[in-house]
Amino acid sequence: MRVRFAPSPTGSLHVGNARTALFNWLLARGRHGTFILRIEDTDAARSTRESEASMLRDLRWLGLDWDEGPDIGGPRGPYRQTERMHLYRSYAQELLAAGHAYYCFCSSAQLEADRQEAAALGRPIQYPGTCRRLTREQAEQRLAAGEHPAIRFRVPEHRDVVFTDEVRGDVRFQTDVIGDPIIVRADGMPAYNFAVVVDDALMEVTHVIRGEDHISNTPRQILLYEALGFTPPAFAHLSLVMGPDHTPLSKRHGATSVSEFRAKGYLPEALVNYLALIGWSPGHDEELLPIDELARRFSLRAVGHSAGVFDEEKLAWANRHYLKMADPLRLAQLSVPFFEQAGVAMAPQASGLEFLASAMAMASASVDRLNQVPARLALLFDFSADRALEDAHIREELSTAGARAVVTALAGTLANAPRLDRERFRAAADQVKAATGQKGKALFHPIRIALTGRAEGPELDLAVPAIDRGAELPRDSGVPPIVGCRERAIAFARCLGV
RNA sequence: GGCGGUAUCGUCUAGGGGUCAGGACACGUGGUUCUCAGCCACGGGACCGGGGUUCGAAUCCCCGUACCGCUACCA
Repeated sequence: MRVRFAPSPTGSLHVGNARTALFNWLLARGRHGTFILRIEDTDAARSTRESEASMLRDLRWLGLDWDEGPDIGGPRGPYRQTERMHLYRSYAQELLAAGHAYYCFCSSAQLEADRQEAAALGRPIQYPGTCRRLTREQAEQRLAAGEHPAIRFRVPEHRDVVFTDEVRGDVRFQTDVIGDPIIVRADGMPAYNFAVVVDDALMEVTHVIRGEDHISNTPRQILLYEALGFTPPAFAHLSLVMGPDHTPLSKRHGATSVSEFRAKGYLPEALVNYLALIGWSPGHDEELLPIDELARRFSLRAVGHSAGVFDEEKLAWANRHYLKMADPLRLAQLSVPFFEQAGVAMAPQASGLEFLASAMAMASASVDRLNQVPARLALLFDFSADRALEDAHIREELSTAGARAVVTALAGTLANAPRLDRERFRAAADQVKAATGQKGKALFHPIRIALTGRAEGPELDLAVPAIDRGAELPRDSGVPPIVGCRERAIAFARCLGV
């Protein structure tokens, strides 16, 4: 089995296309097949190498590796259409010689006028066949006169083209409603419908899995396979990914490209898992599965027929899951750019990373995305008793005698305390409890405020050890200075004036 | 306009001639001797409409409707 993903390098990799790539990859990997990456860059005006590079990068980031492609080559290369011009030229000549194709001298203006007229008359909008019956001599003459014609494929008349779509079943088209498509443009560039056929045939692709938007192109392509003497592959058309308003997912809906989701702090395994769930189900009421398990279970037959709405809430849910599963050190590394973005200088040095990783537990359990980590962990780097007391809510919390007593007792208890770990913190809290008689929220809220400067935050026995550990880090650790628990408690008590 | 595709909770889906139509996200309520989150429990919420076939249709067939795609010298 040989499958391929064939993007046009115009812009960045869209999640809809990423899903198409994923389904291809899943099928290939689950069946020990070959996954080919081909770049369809025949649209010179829109294609760029930067775009191609970004797509390769995004695919790799998702974990979708390919066995043959423009960067690594392969036995059926080259894998960039602009490098395959000789092939298209040769097959176009073959088609011309066999009478399956003909030169078309119609101007764009003429074609446009034909379309307008057809639309006005309520007739099918398709090429009227103006140049279809030009004799070879006529064509030669105009060629000799310096005209630059396009080449059209001669679609046979009065025929049914039927193919069995692997996800939808039999699909039937009447050739009479298909206009003769351009296969080579006047500038010599092959048109999509022609290039895909030549490439898929020569690359020996066995299963063409692509978006539903290509389903109407399939009969033309099958006809081309026949005219060229190739056997058509199996086809599978995937439904499209829509926005919440059920129109094709686009910029208006927010993030649409893989790189945007990466920039927001989604993990690749979460995006992959979520994408697999649009239009397919692993079965057994299971949804969160690693990519290789997804591949093991994947089958085209089980792919749904209807378009799916991209739901970022559910993506976020998957992301939370994988955030919890992920290795803290990896999360720390991935978080560094987000700290920089948030204005916290966080050099990715070893000791800093190690500290960040140890603090990650208090963030990864309660965050949707990595870009929320800096805010979540801000209480480590940024403590000010004065500023905390400016907060009306915090003043309110500390307005009772009991709360003030807790802060005072805490400062006293911590005055001679060593660095706090979970147990020592618990012990300190018990002492404060014994000294003040406060318990539950009345005990822990003031403690939280005194140690973090915030009324909210992660569990204290997660936060407290992290604060103290950070405070002991050497100056060159890459971690911004952190004030330890003892200093915080004392500063707080002083500010409170008790 | 022509042609093609699609239709189960708000969303992603499972199922498929007889089911209490199942799960997940989101939402609501309650629980969890620190908040948010998490976790647990509970709850509301769906088979597009109309015909037909059948003892019985959400499921099969037809029609309609809606949405999406193609109808490019874009891919």
